[in-house]
Parts: sequence; C-alpha cells; structure tokens
Amino acid sequence: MTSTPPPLDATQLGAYFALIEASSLLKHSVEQQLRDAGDLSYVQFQLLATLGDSPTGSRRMTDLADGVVYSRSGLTYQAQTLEKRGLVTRSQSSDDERGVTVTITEEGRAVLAEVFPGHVAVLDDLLFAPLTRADVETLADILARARDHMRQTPPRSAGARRRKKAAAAD
Amino acid sequence: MTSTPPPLDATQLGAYFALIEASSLLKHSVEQQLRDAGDLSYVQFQLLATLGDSPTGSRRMTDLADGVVYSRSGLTYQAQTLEKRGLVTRSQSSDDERGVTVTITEEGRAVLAEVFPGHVAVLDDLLFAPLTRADVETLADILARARDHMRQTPPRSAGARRRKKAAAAD
DNA sequence: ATCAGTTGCTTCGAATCCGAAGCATTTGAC
DNA sequence: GTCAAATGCTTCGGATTCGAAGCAACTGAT
Repeated sequence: MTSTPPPLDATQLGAYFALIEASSLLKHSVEQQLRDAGDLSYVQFQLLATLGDSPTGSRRMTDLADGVVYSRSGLTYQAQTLEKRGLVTRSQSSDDERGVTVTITEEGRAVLAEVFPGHVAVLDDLLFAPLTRADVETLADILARARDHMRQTPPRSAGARRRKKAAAAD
Repeated sequence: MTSTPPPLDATQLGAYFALIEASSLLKHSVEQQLRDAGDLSYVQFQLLATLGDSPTGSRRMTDLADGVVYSRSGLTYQAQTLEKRGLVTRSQSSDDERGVTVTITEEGRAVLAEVFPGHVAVLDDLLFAPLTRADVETLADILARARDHMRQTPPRSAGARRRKKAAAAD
C-alpha cells in the first residue's frame, strides 16, 4: 500500500536527476579517456590516484575500499589486476598480520602521470566549462556537505557485519 | 602532447571528488533499498520510472538508453529481464520495422508504486537532509547546466555512430 | 592460555555490464 | 530500382561487480 505520496517537489527531483545524470555522463567520458590513455578502468585510476596521493605511496586495503566506495571483493580483484600489471605491489602490513598494504610502483606512477593530463582535460571540458568559479565553489560546498552526511549515516544493512548474537537487545 | 598538465585547483578537485563520492554513496544506498523493496536494480528502476513517466507508458529502446545513460546492449539485457518478470512488454514500433517499443505493464506500475516511497525516503534521509531548500535549488541549477553541456558535447574520441534528432511527439 | 567474537582479506558463484560484431530495416545517392 | 551507408537492436565474449562464505589473525574477557 502506497499510502505515502511522494514528498518530492520538482526542484528536488531536478537536483536528484541532474546529480545522477551528470555524474553518469562524466564518469562515462572519463572512463573512455582513461581506457584510451592508459588502459585503466575508473576504479583502477582512483586507486592509483589515492595511492599516489599518500606520502608513503601505500594504503591498507580497507582504507582504499572505503575511500573509493567499493566492495572489498571488488577491490581484491582490482588490486590483483594492478599487481599483475606491475602498477602496485601488495605486502603484509607490519603491525597486523592479516592486513595487506598496497603500494604504488614507479611504473604505476608513470601510468598515472601519463593519464592525468587527459583526465583533467575531460573535467575541464565537460564539467567545469559551463560553470563559473562561484558555481564550482558552491557545488563543492553543497556536495561536500551531502557526502559527509552520507558517510556518517550508516546504510541500513551494509557496513558492519550482522551480529548473530545479541540479537535480542540490538 | 602531455607537456602541459592543466592544473586543477583545490576547489575544482573538491567539487569533482564530492560529486563522484556523493553520487556513488547515494547510488549504493538507493540500490540497496530497491533490491530490498522490489528486487530491482537501479537501472531497472530507472527504466520503469522513465516508462511510467511517459503519457503512453512506452518508449523506444534507444530513447530509453539515452535517457538512462546506458549501453544499448545493457539495455537489451535489462529489457529482457524486465519482460521475463512481466514488468514490461516489447513490441515492434509501428513506423519503424526494426524499432522496439517498450511498454510498462500494470504489474510494472505496481512494483514501481511499491518501491517508490522507500526510494524517496532514502533520498530525503541521505541527500536532502543536510541541505537547505536554497541549496537544493542551487544544486539543481548548477548540475542541470553541467548535464546539458555534457549532453550536447560529444565524446571526443568516441567513434560512436552519429545519431540524429529524435521526434518530439510522443 | 583459551575461547568467542570481530576484523581483514580472499575465494566463489552469479549477475551485470560493455564493446564489437552481426542481422534486419531504412535512408540517401545514383 | 539498386546499392552503400546509416540506424535499431540483439548476440556474443569477456571483464567487472557484488554478497555470501571462508580462512586467518587480532581482541577482550575469563
């Protein structure tokens, strides 16, 4: 029974659709450029960029997955792929025996450098071209707030593993 | 020709990352809700919603694919899936022998109605909660401009087939 | 120390996705 | 009319994705 009429007005719908469409279109174009320039998928680029941004060039798997909004298993797959191509190395974390530290290689940095200018060019052409400086600032502010809110609002059934015990007092 | 890395300033980077992260996080949560509420993927929901929005309840495949930012083959797959579940029907277009018209069924509308309130709830909780009314208006305006720009800016290296203008009458 | 619970990552199976190739129809040029 | 190119969609093959289950290591309490 749909007893609750949609409390979304036209403006909200517009913002929602525009958000989804814009990010989809942008992602598609970026993906194409990355594929052409360095044979990288978007996730792979994100991973390399995240690693390259780190002072040590390394991160733990979980941190990577969280940063990129990705599943653990998907990250394992991509990390393996990147390792096979020699763009990253994987090693046991020093303090935690079961932790895996991923580190970008020189080769990885090279690919990153290869791809980056084109990446930026796509962003300039598609995203920033029709926007003023003030628009970009405003956009960054609003979306950052939304993102932060989502980050700290736990999905109803994701994130932590289901607790089997203590079900009664959950 | 990669001699001039166009620099992105902090604000631009912030806007870009926030856009990607926010849309990713939102999409993930929405996907979960749709899966739980009606066993629909996000694309499937988008398709049903698009069809439901049409006065006739029908659209041609290509128009659907464009609207949802999806590959043709992916759309074929999803249309088949939805047809198997009885949520849409597919039939030959009247004026074009090779065109396929997809139409939402009563069952499809029912599922849509079933899922919609929860969908809206997620949007309210995650996207709109931390934003003011003015924020939403601004966001809609800016992103709509960006989206429109992307829509009419063809991918530079895409050897995609040229597509003509679609008929306005529906 | 030991046990149960938690966490980090991987493996597994299945679903989904895309691009390229293919088929059928339409369009445009001649 | 006929042919070549363009268009609409599907099929095919392969890559990517996720959740669930599994294994190993850490933690805290006893």
